[in-house]
Amino acid sequence: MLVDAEIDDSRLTRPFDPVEVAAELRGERVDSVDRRGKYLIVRFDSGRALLIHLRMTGSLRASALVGDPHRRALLTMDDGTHVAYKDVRRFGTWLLLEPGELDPYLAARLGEEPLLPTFTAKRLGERLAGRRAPLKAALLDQRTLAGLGNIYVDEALWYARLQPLREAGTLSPDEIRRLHRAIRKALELGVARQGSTLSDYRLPDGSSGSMQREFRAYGRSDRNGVGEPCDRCGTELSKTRVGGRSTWYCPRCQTL
DNA sequence: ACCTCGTCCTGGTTGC
DNA sequence: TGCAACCAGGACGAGG
Repeated sequence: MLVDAEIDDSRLTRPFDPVEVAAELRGERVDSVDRRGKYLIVRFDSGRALLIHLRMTGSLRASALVGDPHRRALLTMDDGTHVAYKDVRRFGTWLLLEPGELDPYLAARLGEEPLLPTFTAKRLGERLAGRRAPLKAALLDQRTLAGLGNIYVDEALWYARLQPLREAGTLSPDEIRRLHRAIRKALELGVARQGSTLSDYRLPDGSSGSMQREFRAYGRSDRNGVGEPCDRCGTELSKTRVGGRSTWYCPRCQTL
């Protein structure tokens, strides 16, 4: 059971008052902890749910993080253990939902889970059909698929050998199959490596993920914009901007 | 209905 | 050396 909740960030629970949200959390008993897309879901016995989004620099810690200037919230359980929320850039959000609100909230924002068996190449093709946006922009849209961000889109497109600016609705059946496998591969590797620690992301015990050591495309250029060689063909990787986001790809083996 | 772009936020790095 | 400008990006709302 949650015996105390303290929220010190005026942004975290916006537009709701953090003091009031903290008061609502006291006494709630945790039923389950789950994930949907990039959202963490804490379900309570009462039927309410706390929806946590870490954005870029948020992390949940199994510690009180005493003295940490970037601690934004602290939960205390009835066995005396703590869960702290740390977020340097304050982009993360906590939203307390009443019974019945969770499913419609997520359904309006998220497409299907790419790691579930129900996500097939055929389903991916249906989601991209008719879309004229750049492939990367379509994949960053959480309603297309849930959970791909800038890193994993670049990685998936590299594995699939597809150019980020490719028009999303023009993929051939073979290209759809390649992309389907590539998305799974990129995400599974990220999970196995426990995420990418580029600066602030940490596991609950404070340790770092190691996915950043597996990058094939994302971030692989120096500060002068000179790309590292592609692991497949040796060509210098290119850096550009797509959908307002930094984008790395191989100009030779990722084709339009 | 689809798509693009600006906004939020902080710390590290770059450039003058 | 100091300081301003820039960069990183997930979700959302405005506008085309």
